[in-house]
Amino acid sequence: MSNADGAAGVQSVDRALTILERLARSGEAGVTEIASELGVHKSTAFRLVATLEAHRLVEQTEDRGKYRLGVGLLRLAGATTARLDLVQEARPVCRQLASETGETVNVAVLSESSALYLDQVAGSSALQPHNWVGQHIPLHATSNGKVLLSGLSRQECDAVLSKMSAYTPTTITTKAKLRAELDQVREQGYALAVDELEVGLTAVAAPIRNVHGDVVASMSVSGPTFRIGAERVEEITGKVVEAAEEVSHRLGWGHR
Amino acid sequence: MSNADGAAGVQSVDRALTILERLARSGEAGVTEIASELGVHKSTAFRLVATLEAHRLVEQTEDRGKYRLGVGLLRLAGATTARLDLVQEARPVCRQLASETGETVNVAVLSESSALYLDQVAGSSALQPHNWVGQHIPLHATSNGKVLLSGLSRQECDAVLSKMSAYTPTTITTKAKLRAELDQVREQGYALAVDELEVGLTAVAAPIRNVHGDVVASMSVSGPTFRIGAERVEEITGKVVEAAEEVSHRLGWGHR
DNA sequence: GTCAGCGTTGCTCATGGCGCAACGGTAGCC
DNA sequence: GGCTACCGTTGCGCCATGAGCAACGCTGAC
Repeated sequence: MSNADGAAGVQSVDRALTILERLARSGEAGVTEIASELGVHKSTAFRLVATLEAHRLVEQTEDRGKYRLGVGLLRLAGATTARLDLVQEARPVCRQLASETGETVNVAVLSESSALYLDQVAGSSALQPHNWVGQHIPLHATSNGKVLLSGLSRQECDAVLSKMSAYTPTTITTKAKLRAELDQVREQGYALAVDELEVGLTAVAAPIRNVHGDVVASMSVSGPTFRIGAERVEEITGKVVEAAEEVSHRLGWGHR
Repeated sequence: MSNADGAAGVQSVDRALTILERLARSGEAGVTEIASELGVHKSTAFRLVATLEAHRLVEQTEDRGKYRLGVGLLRLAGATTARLDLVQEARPVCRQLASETGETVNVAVLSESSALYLDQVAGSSALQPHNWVGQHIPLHATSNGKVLLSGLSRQECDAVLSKMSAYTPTTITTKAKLRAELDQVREQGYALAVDELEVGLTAVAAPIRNVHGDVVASMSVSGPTFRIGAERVEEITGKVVEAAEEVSHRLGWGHR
């Protein structure tokens, strides 16, 4: 058992799952390509892929074609979020918010020192934005991240923050500035991020609280900066705060 | 090689994936429980689960606790939806439907208070209809529009509906009548429009759903009213519903 | 205290998975 | 057109590897 790096256990299962991750990264790949990356014979890779295919976790683009991720994953992921009542309660509210604003709505939680995006409802705009679901995004560069941080104590916050990389010229990179920002977030009840993760991307987020009042998640509306100008920010802010409060209520916070 | 049902290939991978499906169905389970269902020793089940855990596809509720699906699945599913393009997935199904019925097939989505037509496949008839792709069409006067509206809540529906102009004598122009119509659409799973947008134009539409079951688009068959009489409506309805369900499946919805 | 059941872990053996080589098909290139 | 090169796919035989066994630490019920 030459268990060098972290993932191990059952070799063939490990390899199969590595294939899934590989396909998630690059879109699609052929058997030979996969085999050489895994360092196994292509017949081995083929059998692994065939087993994944039998469970609809991958599918081939055409007969004798390349392979890509399959719809079976959607079902599994659906079951994953279905057990989180947060997502269940938030979804109708998200849809309503997305339809009112026409922009993309996301729900994120704190996970391992970053923001984990749990759900996304696309806005009505024809061009689809990038899908964030399942991704871990840095806390200091997003509106959701700021909201999630604003629910932590100073010590917890320090523990969670590692290095704060600059993604754009306006990314907050010092703890002092971030603390001031978080104070503001706590005071006004929402967070704003303009061009901080990506130039041209604006987002507004508000906290979702559980029955005890703890910040358990964050809900955001995001879209291109050219479409979300100063005056729309104000309108959207009101709506996202209201929506997040509605979800908080459904989770038992406030009562009335 | 005593595998009864379809899935086979690499045994341990097959078992691991079966565990995922099992967890998707029932929420969470312990090692012993899983082992007995798979018909293997619990140490075997444990190692499979541990490998899945190393890739974050499952997680345990607490130390030495039960197992459930993990967040790694969200990431994989996110990568899947990124490549899922409605038009691309729908196109082969549309072509088949157009060739079976001989009429024109359209795919539309909700956009800015109207139905936006994304794709069209012309029927085999010599008489070609005009091209709807890219056009915004009123929601209350088309079968596609009714289907798209039927997926909205009452508030969302009201927010989206502006004034309901009459295009023909049979156009629905009151909210009460439209609501009754939408209830019927929801119940029967398709929408019909005869001479409502244009005299002499009949269309039948059915909903396309995403993995969550949300109505994300609508697929319609349309043609001259003289060619689509009462008896053909019945035949066409079945086919368009079936086709829309096929596309929904490709987008991850349902699976039996 | 006892017992039963859980998740977890060395150990050992045979079985299931791997590499090999060959096949059929396709695309590109002289 | 024939040739080459490479693709995904498949039977076969050997041995690494994954399965079963049994024991351990732990928790909770009685």
